[in-house]
Amino acid sequence: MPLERTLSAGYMTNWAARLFAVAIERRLKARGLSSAHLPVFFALADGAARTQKDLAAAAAVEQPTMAATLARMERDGLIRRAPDPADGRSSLVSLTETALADVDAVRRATDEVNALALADLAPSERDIFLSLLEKVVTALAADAPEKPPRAARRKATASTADGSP
Amino acid sequence: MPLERTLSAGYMTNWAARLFAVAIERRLKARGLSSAHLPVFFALADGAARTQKDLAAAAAVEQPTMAATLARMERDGLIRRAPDPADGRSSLVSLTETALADVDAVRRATDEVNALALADLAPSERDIFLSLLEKVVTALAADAPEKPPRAARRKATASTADGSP
DNA sequence: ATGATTTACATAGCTTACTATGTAAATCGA
DNA sequence: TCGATTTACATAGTAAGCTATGTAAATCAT
Repeated sequence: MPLERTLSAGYMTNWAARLFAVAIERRLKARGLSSAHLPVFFALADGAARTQKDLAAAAAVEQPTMAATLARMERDGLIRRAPDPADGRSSLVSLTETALADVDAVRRATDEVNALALADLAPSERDIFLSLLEKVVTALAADAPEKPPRAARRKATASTADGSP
Repeated sequence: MPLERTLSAGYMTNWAARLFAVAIERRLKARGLSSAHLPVFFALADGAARTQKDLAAAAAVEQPTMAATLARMERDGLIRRAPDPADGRSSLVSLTETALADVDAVRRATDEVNALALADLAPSERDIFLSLLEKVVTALAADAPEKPPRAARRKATASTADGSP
């Protein structure tokens, strides 16, 4: 059925990623958990408290994406935030008792889905698959544009407004 | 920096898929095109007219996902719909002249991103990567639950309403 | 020490994806 | 042939991702 598309790494990777997400969610939905929660769970599974920036880096998502994920997890009673004594701009995020009680189930679900996905690969192929994926991620990440520090907005003074003559 | 996560096929696949999408969009944004348009472009590149159901199958997305993609593409002047003479429920979707003029650029962008992503793989590894991805997709697709035909809603008759005693 | 810059997070707006369900046309079965 | 079912699409609602940008705290440079 699928013909030419199986020749495109991008198409196949996107397809596989969506199937992974559906498979995970099918197993975790009853607990109110979802695929975007996984990196947060793993980063905080030992009871640690981390900043949003830290969690975004651990999940390799942008900051507003992690902000939205944490907002939903807080709404659903999975995380709590405490003020960061070292930095007034940050909070320290940790899992609630409820969420900590689900950590084992989360790990079982991810192990199960990963095993299922790789079931038709020989053991040596599984390592190869992961190492090729890592090379692909590295190459694509290098393609992303630099993110220079944002220009500071200077005190609005008509004569110095950026771009004005 | 990333350590344990590189051991999860699901995590790495999701990460790679997001990087693929960003890379494609960086190259096509100026033309008002995006990654979800690609399967539609390729399916209709020869001027063919196809139904929404056909396109959803070609893209391996659910019907409402394709409906939304086509709605945006129609809004942006990329596709047009004509009534299907053979079936009053369907339309036949085809690319506009504008979109047809972009087909070559779309193919160049996808080729470029795929080549970039696989640049650090040996030629033989590229084939292996695609074949492993195909096995993963097949295994995960087999995990998905059956989609039985939807129950017909019978004429509401109090005594026969589903679940009523 | 203070003004400028950078950083951490919040918010707005959009796309892509999913599930669930409504509606009308087509098809099936008795 | 006609009622029931199935199919094709539409719509509603939500999640998860992105970019762009606002704001306040922290830091830097003079």
